[in-house]
Amino acid sequence: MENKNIRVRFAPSPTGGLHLGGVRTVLFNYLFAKQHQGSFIVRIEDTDQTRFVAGAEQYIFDCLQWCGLTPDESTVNGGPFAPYRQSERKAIYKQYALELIEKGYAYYAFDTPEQLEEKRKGVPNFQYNHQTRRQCTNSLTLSSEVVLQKLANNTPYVIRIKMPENETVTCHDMIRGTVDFNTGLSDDKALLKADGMPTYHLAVVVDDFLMQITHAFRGEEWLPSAPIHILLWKYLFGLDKMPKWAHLPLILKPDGNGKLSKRDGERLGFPVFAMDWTDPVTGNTTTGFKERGFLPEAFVNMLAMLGWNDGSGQEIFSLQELIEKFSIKRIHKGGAKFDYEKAKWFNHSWLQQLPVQHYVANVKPYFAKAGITITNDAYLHKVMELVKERCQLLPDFVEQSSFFFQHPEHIDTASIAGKWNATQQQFFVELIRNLELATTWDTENLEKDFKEMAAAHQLKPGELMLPFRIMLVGGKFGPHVFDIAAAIGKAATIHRIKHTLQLLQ
RNA sequence: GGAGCGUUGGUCAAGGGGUUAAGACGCAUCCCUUUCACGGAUGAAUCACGGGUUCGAUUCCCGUACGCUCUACCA
Repeated sequence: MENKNIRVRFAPSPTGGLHLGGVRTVLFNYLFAKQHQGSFIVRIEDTDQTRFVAGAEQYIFDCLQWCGLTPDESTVNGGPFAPYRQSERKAIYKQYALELIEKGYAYYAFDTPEQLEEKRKGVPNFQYNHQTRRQCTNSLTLSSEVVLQKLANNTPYVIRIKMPENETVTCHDMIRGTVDFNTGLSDDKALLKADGMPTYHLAVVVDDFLMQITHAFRGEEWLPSAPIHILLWKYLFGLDKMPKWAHLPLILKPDGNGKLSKRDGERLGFPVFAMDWTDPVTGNTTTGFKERGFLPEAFVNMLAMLGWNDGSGQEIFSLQELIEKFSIKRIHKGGAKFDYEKAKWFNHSWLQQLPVQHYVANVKPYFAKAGITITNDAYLHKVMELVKERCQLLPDFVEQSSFFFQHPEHIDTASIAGKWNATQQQFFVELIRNLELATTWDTENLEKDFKEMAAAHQLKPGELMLPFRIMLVGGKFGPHVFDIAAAIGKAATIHRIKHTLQLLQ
């Protein structure tokens, strides 16, 4: 692909949490731009004033930052085509709408929302289109004097596109190939609303042109309205200037069918948003992948594999690798069901391959939340190395290693009691004595001495290891038991043995 | 209802006229490990259906079914 000034954009509507699918759209935009040394732009599509949500815009940028998908131009860092917030560009759109009217491709419509509501109630499936516009109140049915008068009186109006009755519009989609539409089947979409704001249809086209967007990625849900956008391009700027389209497959709910929604996450117990989102009105918080304990590397990797792969079978990719290997030709056409188990697997893989220093800072807060104070970072590193392979999510570190920092809250004595006998009791009493005298304190010597003692008591290590483990960690889990003893130290080891011995009596 | 898009194991998916139809997640069994996990091995499980074209279709064509998306002065 000849890459002269590749420019792509992500154009979110700041109305709430940033959905998985949205992040994937960002990712594909980003990968494509970076691969071609192009620019990735974030344009805020806040043309619906009734849906304004405080904080939503900032939240989107927080999510992008967490993912490491930094925009080259945006409302945050500006750029040569500022402003990047459509509400601040309001004045721009009207002239294009008027241009359309002049050219005969659009018209004023004075029907009120209430009147249209009525029509929809009366006529099943009422559409404002080439068949019905003659029965409506607009500049096509009204005399120009009346129209002028209405405009002069500030009568609210909307500007609608006048869809051709029977033309074929072809969309050349980079993922789907050629898709044909008959213009007579689309209705006369509003382009400019009564409040003077453009609708999405006008705004995307105008801004994509003005911002010199070369490739436009968006969800498949936009495909049916592509003919409107293409027509607008043809009428306003010329098809040769139009960006190349790519309609991305949808991310589906794991069970049943349909687009994955925030509701599905709540219902099935997994995040759907990138980061925690708190609705400013209700105060309700919806968990994000970040707070749930995902690493951004894993989150991004997992998203990339939902609808794309490089054909080699490789599944773990760094962002840099994705930039190098990404290709539009290998994006799927069909939607993909989201699989939370697999998502966790990605995180587990990243936890293993990244050095723990890379994410200690991310797990510390979880310890704090659990009331465990970390005083020694070197010790924390060591412990994390010991337990990381049994962690899928960041909070798992707490669950898997709290006994390294504090006495276990509960000792599973039931698992010992069944086969407990006087010889074993005797063994541990003596073990305490030996441990107290120990001059070296490391895994190897601890294990060696333990086994020699067992032999002396004519006991098999197997009868003793599990009780010992339970004394130290509280349950049947955790790393090599002598590693644990070595790590927690002499005093704690002896104390925990004594404690359990007491419980057993 | 209409239009558009889609359909390889439970899920993500490779492949693409002739293959034992890769691989991964998950699941099961086993090995390793005197715990759990990691790792290793093995296994169950797939080309939506019907017609063509062809010596031969999972692959190409046409239908059908099913699913999804859209059908707002929301994006």
